[in-house]
Amino acid sequence: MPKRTTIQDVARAAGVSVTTVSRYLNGRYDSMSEKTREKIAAVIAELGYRPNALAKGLKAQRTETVGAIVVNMSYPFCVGFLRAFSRTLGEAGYHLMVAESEGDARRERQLIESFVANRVEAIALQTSGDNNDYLADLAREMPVVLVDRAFAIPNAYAIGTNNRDVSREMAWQLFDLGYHWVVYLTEDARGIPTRTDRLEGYLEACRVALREPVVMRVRRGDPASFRKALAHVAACACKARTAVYTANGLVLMECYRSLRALGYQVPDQLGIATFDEPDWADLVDPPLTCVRQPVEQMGETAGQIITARLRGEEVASGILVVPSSVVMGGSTARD
Amino acid sequence: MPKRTTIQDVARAAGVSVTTVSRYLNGRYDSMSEKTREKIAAVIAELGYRPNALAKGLKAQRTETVGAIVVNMSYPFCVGFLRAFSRTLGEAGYHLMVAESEGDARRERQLIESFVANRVEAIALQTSGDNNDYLADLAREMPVVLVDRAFAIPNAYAIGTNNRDVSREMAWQLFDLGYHWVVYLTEDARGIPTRTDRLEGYLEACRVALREPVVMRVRRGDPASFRKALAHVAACACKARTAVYTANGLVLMECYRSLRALGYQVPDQLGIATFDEPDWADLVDPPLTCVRQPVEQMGETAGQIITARLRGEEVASGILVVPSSVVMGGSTARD
DNA sequence: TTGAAAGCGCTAACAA
DNA sequence: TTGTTAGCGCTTTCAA
Repeated sequence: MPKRTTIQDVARAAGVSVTTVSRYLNGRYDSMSEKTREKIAAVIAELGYRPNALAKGLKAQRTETVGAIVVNMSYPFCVGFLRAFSRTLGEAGYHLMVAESEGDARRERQLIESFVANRVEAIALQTSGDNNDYLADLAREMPVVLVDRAFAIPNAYAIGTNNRDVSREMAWQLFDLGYHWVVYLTEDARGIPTRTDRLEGYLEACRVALREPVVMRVRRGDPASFRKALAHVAACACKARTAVYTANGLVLMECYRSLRALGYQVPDQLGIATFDEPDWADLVDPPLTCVRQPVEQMGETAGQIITARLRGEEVASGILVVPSSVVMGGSTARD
Repeated sequence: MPKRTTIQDVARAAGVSVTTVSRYLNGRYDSMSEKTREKIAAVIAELGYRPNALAKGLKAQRTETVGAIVVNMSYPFCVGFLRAFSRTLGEAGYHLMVAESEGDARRERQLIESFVANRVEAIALQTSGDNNDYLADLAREMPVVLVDRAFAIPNAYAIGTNNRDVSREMAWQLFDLGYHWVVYLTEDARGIPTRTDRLEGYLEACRVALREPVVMRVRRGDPASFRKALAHVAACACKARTAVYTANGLVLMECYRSLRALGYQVPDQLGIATFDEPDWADLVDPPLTCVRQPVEQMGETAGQIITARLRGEEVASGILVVPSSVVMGGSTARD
C-alpha cells in the first residue's frame, strides 16, 4: 500500500499551514482569503486527498459511528429494524457498524466491547439479557438502546412491542372465531422476554376463555420436534375445530412446510395464525392471519433517540412500547 | 461524558510504563514478569479500561474494519451475501461497516469516500457501474470486490454468477416443457449488467428455440405496469400454453400477488418461473421453479479474497463466476 | 488572515 | 524485563 496523502502534503503543496487546511476542511471559510480557499481546493482535488477520520476522531473524540447488534441479519425483524435505523442515522450523518450475536451472550459481550473500543457513539442491540450489568455501566457513558427486549436498565432505552397483550388478543380472537383448540408452537422461552410474553398472552387468553392451553415446544432446524407438534395438532383436529398459532415467523415457516403436506383444509379444518408478518403472508393461499409488528417504527425511533441524545438533548430513559396489531387473513375464519 | 480511562492511567495505577501496558494489551507476555502481568490485569479490570481502537488504528495504520455497500439490506440477495461475508470476516477478526446505496451512484460514491475516510481496509460493493474510475484508483490501494456486478476493473475482483447462461437455460427448459410463449418480466435493464445478461440469456433461448420473445417492462411499486404485463400474459395464454418468467425475486413477488387473483391453473394454464429463489419458494402451492444463486458462496468467497489479501497474500484479480442452477418446482410442468 | 505547536491514545524502535 | 520517546494525522489554542 502506498502511503496516503495527509493534511501535511496538502499544506505543503498549497503553500499554507496545516491549520489553514484544517480550517478549510471544516468549512470555516469566514476568515480565509478567496485565493487560499481556491488553492487548497485545487490541491486537494489534484492529490486526491481524503481526510483520515481516525485521526479526526481521536482528536475530536467523535467518530460519528453507531453500532448495532442483532441476533441474525436475515431475520425479517432484524432487517426491517436495521434498515429504518440505518436510514435515520444516515440522515443525521452517522455511520453504522453492524454485527450478529446469534443470541450468544458471550459473543454479544465481545461485540459490545469491540464497538466500545472503536468508540462508537451509541449502541442499539437485541440483547440476550445476560449483559445487563455491563450495559448499565455503558449506559452512563453513551446512549444504549435495547431493541425488542424490555429490560429495565438504568439510563438505557428499551423499544419493544406489546407482545403479551397482542398475543392474548390474537389467541382470544381465534377462540372467538370458533376454534376450540388453539395449539401454540414456540421455541424454548426461558429467559427471552419476547417469547415468555407471547406465551403468557396466549395462556391468559386460555384462562379467560376457559380453554385448555396446548403448548408445543419446537426447535428450529429439528424437523422431529415439528413432526411431534403437528401430530398433536392432528389429534386435536380430530376432536374439534383447531388452529395452530406460532410464536414467530421463523417457527411458522418451518411449520408451514410440513403442514401443507398434511393436506388440511385451511381455514376450516385447521386455522393458521402467527406472530410476525412474513413477507410471503399474502402470497400463500389463503393469506395468513398474523401479528404485524411496527418494525420500521422501532428502527426509526431508536435512531431518533440516539441522534437526539448525541445532539445533546435530554431524552427520558425507560421502556417504550410500540403496539402491534392483529391482521386477519383467510387462514382463519369464523365457524 | 466522563473522560475515558487511557493507557496512561493504567500505566500510572499499575506503576509501570505505557510500553509495558501496550505489550500486555497485545499479548506479548513472553518478556514480562508474572507479577507485572497480574498487576496490569487487575488494574485494567478495576478501572474498566477499554483500549481506543482509533488511536491504535492511527498508529498501526490498521483498523481491522471492512466496508460493504449493498443496494438494499432487505433484498434477499444482499442479506444472504452480507451474512456470509460478515461471518467470514468476523472469523478473521474484522469488523463490518454496512451501508445502502439504493442503487444511486452519487450516494454510492459518498459512501465509498466515507469508508475510505474511516480507513476501512477493504471494500465490497454492489456498484452501480458509474464509479468505475474511482474504484480503479481505489483498487490500487486496497482490496476492492465487486459483488454481483461483472465490471472489469484493473486490480479489482468481481464475483458474480453466470446470469446469461443460466437464464438461457431456464428459458430453454421452459420451451422444452411445452410452453409456447414464455413472457419475460423485467425492470429496465439499461446499464445494469445482471439485468441485461439475464434478458440476453432469455433472448438467446428464444432465438435457438425459434420462438418469438415477449419482454414486458415493469416497475416495482407501480401496479399499473404489472397489470399491463399480465394483460399481455393473458392474451398469450388464450392462444397457447404460456409461462411467466420474472427477472428476479422482487419482480416475482409483486407479480405473484396479481397473478393469483386471476385464478390461473398453475402449472397447466400458466407456468411460473423466476430468477432468484425467494425463501417462500416452497411454501406456495405449487412450489416455484426458480434459479438458485449461490449467494452464501459469493459472500464467503468475497470474504476469503479480502482476508487473504490483507494477510499479504497475492490473489489474482479478475472476474469470478459462481454458477447458479435451475431448480424445477411444481409451478412449471411438461405438457 | 495565517501559522506554530501541543496533544488526542496508542505502538514500536531503541536503549537500558 | 522494562522504560523513553518519536510519531500516526488531525484539531485547536494562542500568537502574530
